[in-house]
Amino acid sequence: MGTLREFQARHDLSMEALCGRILDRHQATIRVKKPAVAVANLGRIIETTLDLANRKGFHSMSLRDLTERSGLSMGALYTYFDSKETLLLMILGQVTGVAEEVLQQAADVPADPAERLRWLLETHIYLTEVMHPWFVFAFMEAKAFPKTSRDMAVASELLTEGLIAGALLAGQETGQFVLEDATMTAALIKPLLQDWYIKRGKHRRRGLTPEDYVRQVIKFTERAVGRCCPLTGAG
Amino acid sequence: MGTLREFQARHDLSMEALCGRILDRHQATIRVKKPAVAVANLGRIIETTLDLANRKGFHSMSLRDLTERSGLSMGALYTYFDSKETLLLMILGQVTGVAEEVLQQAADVPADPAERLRWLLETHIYLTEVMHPWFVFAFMEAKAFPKTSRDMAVASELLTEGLIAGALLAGQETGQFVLEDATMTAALIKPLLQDWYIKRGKHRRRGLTPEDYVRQVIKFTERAVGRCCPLTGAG
DNA sequence: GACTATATAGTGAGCGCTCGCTCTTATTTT
DNA sequence: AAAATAAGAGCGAGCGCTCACTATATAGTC
Repeated sequence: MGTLREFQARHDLSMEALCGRILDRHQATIRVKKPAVAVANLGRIIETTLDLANRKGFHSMSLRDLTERSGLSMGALYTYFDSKETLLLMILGQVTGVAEEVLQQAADVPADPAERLRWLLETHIYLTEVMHPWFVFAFMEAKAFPKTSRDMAVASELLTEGLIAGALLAGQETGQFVLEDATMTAALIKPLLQDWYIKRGKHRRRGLTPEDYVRQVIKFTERAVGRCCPLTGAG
Repeated sequence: MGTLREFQARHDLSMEALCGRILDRHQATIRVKKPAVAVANLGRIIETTLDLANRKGFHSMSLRDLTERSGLSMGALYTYFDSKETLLLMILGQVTGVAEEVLQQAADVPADPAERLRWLLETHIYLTEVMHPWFVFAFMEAKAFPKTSRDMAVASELLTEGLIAGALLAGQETGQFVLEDATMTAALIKPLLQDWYIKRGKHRRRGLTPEDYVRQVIKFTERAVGRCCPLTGAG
C-alpha cells in the first residue's frame, strides 16, 4: 500500500496546475490574456468559491461575498466567467476530468485483480483527500447542475463503480474473490470511498489519517469479497 | 428478515401522522387553530417543499414557487411558519425525531447481537425508504442549518452509528462477530445505509427493491464482520 | 331557522433589500 | 500611446416577508 505522499508525487494537483487546465479548457470564456495573471486569479476565485459554497451552498453564496473574500472586483470576476453557472461548471468539469484521468492512468493500474482493487480504493481515497473541497462541491451541488452536467456527474460516478466491478469480475475468474453480483458489490463499495470526503470532519475528529482509512476500507472490502479463510496474505 | 409492508404496518409514517406531530411541536408558531385544517395544509406545504427543495435546493426554492405549487397564498404560508428557516427546521426536527424513535423502540429491538445488527440495517433502510424525501432533504440541506440544528443532524448520524457499534461489540463478546474496532466498522457500515436514499435513483434503475437492498447489505456486512467459515446460518 | 356578531383563515400587492450581471471609467502594464 | 486589466456604481428582476383586507365558519340571539 502506498502513502498519500507517494500519490502526491505522482500527480500534480496543486491549485496552480488545476487552474492551468481550467484556463486551457475555457479559453473561449476567459478574457484575460496573460496566463500568469489568469492562473493566479482563477486560483483565488476558485479557492474562495469552494470555501464559501461548501460552507453554505453555491446558490447562497453571492458574487458580492465572492468579491469581498477573493479581493477581486465584480468586473474582474466577469472577465473569468460569463455567468455564475459557468463558474460552477468550471469546477465540476475539472473534478470529473481529473478523476477520470487519475483512475484510468493505464501505466499505474495493476493487472492482478486483487491488487487492482486495492489500487482503486487507495487511489480514490487519496485523490479525494488531495482535492477534498472540489469533490465535496461536486457532490453537494450535483443536483443543481443543468441536465447535461448532471449526466456528467452521474457518468463519473458510474465510471468508478464500473472500474471496481471490473476488478471484482476479474478476481472472481481467478478465484481470488467470491461474490454473486459484481455490479451490486461495486455499488456497495463506492459509498465507502465517498464517505471519506463527505464525512471527513467526523473521521478527522477520530484521528484517522488517509492511510488509516485506506487500510480499513481495504480490509473491510476484502473480507466481504474474499475467499473464506485465505491461506496466506497474497493468495 | 421482515418486509417493507410489515415495517409500514408497525409505524404510521403517513404525511398526516407526521404533520400531526409537527403541529404539536410547533404550536407556538402555527397560528391556525383548527387541527384538521392545519394538518391538511401543513401536508401540502411540506410535500411541496420536499419536492422543490430536493430538486433544486432549499435556498433556490422561492416562496413564490411554493405558493404556486402548494395552492396556498403567501400570507397563508406565513400562518404556518414565521420564517423560511422555521420551515426548514420543522422538517429537520421531524426527521431526527422519527429516526430516534423508530431505531430505539425498545420493544422491537432484538437481544441477540447478530439479529440486532440485521434488525438495525433493515429498519434503517425501510425507514429511509418510507420517508425518502425527508431524509434526502435532511442530508442535503444539513450544511445550511444554523449551528444548533447542524449539531442535531450530527447527533442523529452518530446515534445510528452508535447503535450499530453496540451490536457489533455485543456480537464480538458472544463470538458471533470478529473485528478489530467496532466504532470504525460501524462507520463503514453507515454509508451503506445512506446510499439507499442518496442514490435511490441508481438503485431503482437497476430494479432493486428495498428488500433486495436489505438482503445485499446484510450479506455484505455479515461477511465483513462474521466469523470465518461459519458452520451454519444462525450460529 | 334566519340573522347577526365574532373569530378564524386566506389573499396578494407591495415593501425594502439583495441578487446576478453590465458598462463606463480608472489604473496598470507594455 | 495603446492595450490589457480592474474597479464599482447602477440596472432590472426577484427575493423573503408584511399587512390591510376579504371570505368563510362558528356561536349566540330571538
